[in-house]
Amino acid sequence: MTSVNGVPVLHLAGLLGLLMKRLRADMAETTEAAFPDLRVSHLRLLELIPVEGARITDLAEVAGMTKQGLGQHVDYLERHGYVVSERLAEDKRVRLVVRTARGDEAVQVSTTAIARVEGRWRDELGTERFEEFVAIAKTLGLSDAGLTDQPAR
Amino acid sequence: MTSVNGVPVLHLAGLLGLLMKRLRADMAETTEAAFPDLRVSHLRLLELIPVEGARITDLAEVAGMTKQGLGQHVDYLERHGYVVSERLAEDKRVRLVVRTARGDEAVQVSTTAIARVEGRWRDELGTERFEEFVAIAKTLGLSDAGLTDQPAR
DNA sequence: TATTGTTATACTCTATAACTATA
DNA sequence: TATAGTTATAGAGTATAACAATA
Repeated sequence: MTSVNGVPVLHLAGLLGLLMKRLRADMAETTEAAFPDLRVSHLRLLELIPVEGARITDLAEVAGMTKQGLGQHVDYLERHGYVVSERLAEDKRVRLVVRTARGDEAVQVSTTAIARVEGRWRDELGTERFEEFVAIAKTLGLSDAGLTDQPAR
Repeated sequence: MTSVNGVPVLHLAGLLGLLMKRLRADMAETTEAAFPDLRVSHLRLLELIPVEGARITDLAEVAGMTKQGLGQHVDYLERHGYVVSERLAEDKRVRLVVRTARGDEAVQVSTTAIARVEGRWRDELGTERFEEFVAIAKTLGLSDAGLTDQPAR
């Protein structure tokens, strides 16, 4: 485990990987029972869909993903009954993605799960350090100095 | 991009993903010219190999990966000339993995790359916040409250 | 029988390229 | 021609399961 009891060979890359792994595991504790087929990426996407529904292109932009990548998740969610979609009469190219009742439930559970995870992390760090962590992550992740921020690709 | 100019729908998962992406991109700036075939995960692994060499099982433990997963990286590194390996005469089950001269060079460049990335991140955050960030990430990532820390699986 | 490492396969997340249908 | 979305494919990181060779 990047070693706790051995030489602690850490590396930012390994560290971030561990965090991701932990996030998934911690969320699954709350989420898995009710929605074993939803992974963190799905939950995240479900949350991004407004009640009126959204277009694939818009969701992709908000999620920071390509339309294709996002489309894969939408397909999965539709196959599993969390969203439905239909072409618009006004513009048949557009597919409006809307959550089903089950999708709404998933969002609720997801919200709870995130709150629980954040709560736990907060307990471990103290509120101040937790907030600081999130703020720093945002600074680094959204920095212009990093990846060029190209919303729609 | 999880939106900077739109609604900033962030989520710890998305945030960590962005950070990973940025780390890779930032490191590649230094690394890509000399070693275009080495990705961050390879560099990280190369660094873990002591000069005397190491066994797959030991590397897997230190890296926090399964033997199989690690073996894949070792195979790649060997195919690309960064390590060599040989069975031990004393115990023919064991494969000792040793860096080649090229592997050593890669480690040097990698070290430089990490230093540059850390330096840049430090500049963006200030030393204090940067150190804090790393410390917090360690706390969270290595916490017993998170994933059970099972080195060898 | 236990351990080292391998082979084969799969999952998770996301991307690029080339395309179809519609506007 | 431009836009919305699709299909097909791949890459990056890592895992599980079943196995072979050696101890």
